[in-house]
Amino acid sequence: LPVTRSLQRVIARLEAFAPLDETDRQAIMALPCSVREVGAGAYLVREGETPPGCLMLLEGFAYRHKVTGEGARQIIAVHIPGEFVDLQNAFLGVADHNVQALSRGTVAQVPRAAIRDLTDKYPNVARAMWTLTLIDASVFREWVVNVGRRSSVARIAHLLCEFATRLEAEGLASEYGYDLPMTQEQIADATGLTPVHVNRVLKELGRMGVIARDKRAITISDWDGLRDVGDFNPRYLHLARNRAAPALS
Amino acid sequence: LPVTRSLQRVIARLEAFAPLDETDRQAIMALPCSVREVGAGAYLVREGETPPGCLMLLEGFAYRHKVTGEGARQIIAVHIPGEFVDLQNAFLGVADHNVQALSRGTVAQVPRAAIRDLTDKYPNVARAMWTLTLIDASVFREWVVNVGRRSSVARIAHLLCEFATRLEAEGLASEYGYDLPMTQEQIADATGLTPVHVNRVLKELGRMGVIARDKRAITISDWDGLRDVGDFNPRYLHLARNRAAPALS
DNA sequence: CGATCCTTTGATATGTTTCAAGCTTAGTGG
DNA sequence: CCACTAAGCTTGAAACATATCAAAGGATCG
Repeated sequence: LPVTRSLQRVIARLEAFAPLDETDRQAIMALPCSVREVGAGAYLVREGETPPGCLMLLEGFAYRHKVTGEGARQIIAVHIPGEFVDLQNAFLGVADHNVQALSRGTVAQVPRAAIRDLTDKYPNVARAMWTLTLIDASVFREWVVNVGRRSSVARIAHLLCEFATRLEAEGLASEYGYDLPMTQEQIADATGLTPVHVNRVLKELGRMGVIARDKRAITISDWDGLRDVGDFNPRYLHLARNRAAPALS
Repeated sequence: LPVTRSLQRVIARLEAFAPLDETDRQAIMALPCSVREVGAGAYLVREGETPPGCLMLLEGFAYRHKVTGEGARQIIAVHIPGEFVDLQNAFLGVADHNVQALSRGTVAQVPRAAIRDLTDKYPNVARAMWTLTLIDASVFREWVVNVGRRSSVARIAHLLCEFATRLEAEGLASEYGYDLPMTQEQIADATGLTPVHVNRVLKELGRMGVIARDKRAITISDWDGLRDVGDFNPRYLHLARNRAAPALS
């Protein structure tokens, strides 16, 4: 079953941050979860609602966003397969932002109570999951900096570096290139820019020779260059040491 | 001892999110911590270093920030007395951002190992602390939106609303007004603007009649107006229900 | 194979920054 | 308590990065 394989990826990710023993692992595998397919653009969580549980993203991409009173959208995070998208829903009540599928995919929903029981009984698991949420928070902090203090070119370069590094760490990107599952409008909403300007910046990055594009596929032609342009330092991702380090950098 | 009183404030904050029993409370009170005074501007944590423990802010204000390669500073969060400033240091290694005292104050440092032991043995405490870090993350998300998608006037109004609400919830602000412990340059770094523009926006907010200023003291003359200008909805603060609700809104 | 969504391009508008200088406040030592 | 100094605040004028508006050209998917 693909669910089991995906769960193992989730467990591997957890183990990277806190040692788990066999009972911990079995408890996670025994987690009740309802799996479902979602189409591109499907809402997984809506701001203001109280979600029934936490979501694990098994296949496909998802993003979190908020909409201002003026109707402007800001994307806050993009999630890749194997990540918990909404662990906070086990402990916070009303959702403070939306989660939407970026592409077609598969998600597993775990009831709130199951997560609470698990983390009450298995401190190692609690610690690992807590650490995951702390890393999420670290990424949010970097995004505040990116959107608040970097030029448009740096912002987009930084975003591309982050994806490359995270995808590579999960073995989801072939060397130095990947298929970016976002439209230019979504890149704009993630960087606090307009779609038109994103288009010009992507062209500019091409002209600079640090990336090459073919439709949605991005090839990083000069990693060091892109990293410098984007002022990218992977420290904030807190990549675990006991996993294969990304070949990048 | 003022430390005991401050610790009780911290415990009260924790209890708002997960029920604690007497043994939980005693375990927290028994936490080994070294208290020290800090002057305005003192570094509490430096990016790149591995802090020896977690910090509780007993008195005074503190802020987290990062500096880009270009030398621009972005403030990511401001902390008020009674808050844990760096719970993440118990589980993450190298600090990914700086923490600096905003004003003169007092901090208590708890060794990493003590926090780990505490949370391993007392699941209620772990859940409460975890929840606190999830709320921190929610605030970061709102800051991404604020800096990414709101006009300069709205950004600053939003910041002022957030402080008013948080200070009021902790009983630290007199009705509708407070002493903002930030310079205009720091407000600029928190909102992704320049100090010059912050000055103009503050004047504009005064002209609009939503705030009045006397040196650093801010009086909110029209809460509903400021809230509307700042597109402020306190949901993201996840204020606990079992505490005195803020009189605001 | 049509319809819709996405990308690209150009011209113009604007919010915010930059630079520069004078002014006020708060803190410090004589 | 005053004088001095540094830090922070205020103001104006000019520059610039990014937004807005508009329209044409591609890609993708049922």
